[in-house]
Amino acid sequence: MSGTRSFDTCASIVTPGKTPPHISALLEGWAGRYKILRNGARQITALYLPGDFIDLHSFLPTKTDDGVIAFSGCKTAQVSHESLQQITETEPRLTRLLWRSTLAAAATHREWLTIMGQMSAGAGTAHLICELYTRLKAVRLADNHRFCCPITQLTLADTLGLSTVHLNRSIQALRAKNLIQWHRDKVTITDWDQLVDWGEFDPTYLQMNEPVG
Amino acid sequence: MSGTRSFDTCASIVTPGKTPPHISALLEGWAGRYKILRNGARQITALYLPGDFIDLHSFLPTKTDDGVIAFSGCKTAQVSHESLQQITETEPRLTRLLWRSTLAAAATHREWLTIMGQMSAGAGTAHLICELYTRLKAVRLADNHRFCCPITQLTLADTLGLSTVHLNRSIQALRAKNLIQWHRDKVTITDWDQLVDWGEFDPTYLQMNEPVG
DNA sequence: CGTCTGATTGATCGAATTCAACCTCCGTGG
DNA sequence: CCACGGAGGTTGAATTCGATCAATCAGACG
Repeated sequence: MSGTRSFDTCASIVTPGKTPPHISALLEGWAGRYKILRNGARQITALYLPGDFIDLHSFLPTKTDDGVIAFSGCKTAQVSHESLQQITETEPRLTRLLWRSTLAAAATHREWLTIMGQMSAGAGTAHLICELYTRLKAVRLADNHRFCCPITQLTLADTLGLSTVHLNRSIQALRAKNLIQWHRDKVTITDWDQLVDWGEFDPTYLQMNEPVG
Repeated sequence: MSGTRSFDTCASIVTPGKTPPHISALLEGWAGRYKILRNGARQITALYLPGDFIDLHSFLPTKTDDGVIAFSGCKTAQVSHESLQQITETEPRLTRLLWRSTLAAAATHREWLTIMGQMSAGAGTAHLICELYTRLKAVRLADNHRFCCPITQLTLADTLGLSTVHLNRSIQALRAKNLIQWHRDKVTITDWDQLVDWGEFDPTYLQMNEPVG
């Protein structure tokens, strides 16, 4: 263990190309993994919410050229690679639990691939909103179909592979259908069932509330 | 262990929604994980080549509603969940190795997200060709910038989130630039450097030739 | 107040889809 | 040995979705 660390909005949590000497879990705030292309385009490949592991990759000798950025003020807890290595030596149950969290992340990646490859902008937006609400609710940061979304439309657009303009219009279409309200950073889902239906959202892939093997 | 199993082209290796009682590795042939939407659209979320683990997910209590299909004649080797469980109890090194292979899969997912979200159809196609060649070469199934690609353009299109027509035109554009040749199922990369450049391909994410931790 | 960031709107452009046809190769059966 | 049929690949034309460019607007904050 090596305590906690705080990051301001837009601060870099993991610098692209560098492998940190520890893994971290997000305690507060929203963060995201991203990759930048030559032309400057940015793809967000993962959104991290409180409770998520950020860097479970790094303790195995995996190399990545992507980075992690804080989308709001963030706090993380670090665990050194040595400690984690120790856990894998002596705690098979816990190891499987950690492994399982990386599998859930991969399942989310596959879901996003499906969104980006096959769904319309509007349906994909609906799906992502459902996912965020479900994940936040699981860690008691949302309830009553309301949550606080501290990230900008630009970030969301880079997540869904859309332009800000088009994402904005997708959101407005959802508003026009009375599925959601979105004011400042407060999102309210006014018709959960329809939003789920429109986004073809099935929370199975998030692997919540499951017993540990 | 429980031996090997053979599948014809188009056979279902894992039926959507079912969790098999074992995990499998692909010994021969190409296969893929997919998800179908209500409107019938299909997204391929992973391509499995010989040597790849197909189902490492399933031995941890993870649920998925996606399936795995054989794109060509395939042969798989099965390992029961019990055996694998045993490995995680007594073989931390091997456990980390297996875990690491799931992390490499996740890294590939993130790369595909970037392709689909930010790259043009042509660049994404180039990238995928580079990835396939690199992976096949690592298992001695490709060399000299040539490989055998037993899957159809429809499958490739569903992988990249494109229509067959547009994928076809992207391929032809690569041909026109003299970057590749593609006849029947034989693909020849005639200008590797340019193809890599055009697709912004960096094989780091594939995690090959790395020491095991 | 000005200024800044993020959201919104309009107009135009281009990439990718869709629909429909046609071609090419190859296996099969008469 | 050749006609037939089917799967996969190729092409063209019309259309649609989403991107781009450029302004404008709304609220927060010093």
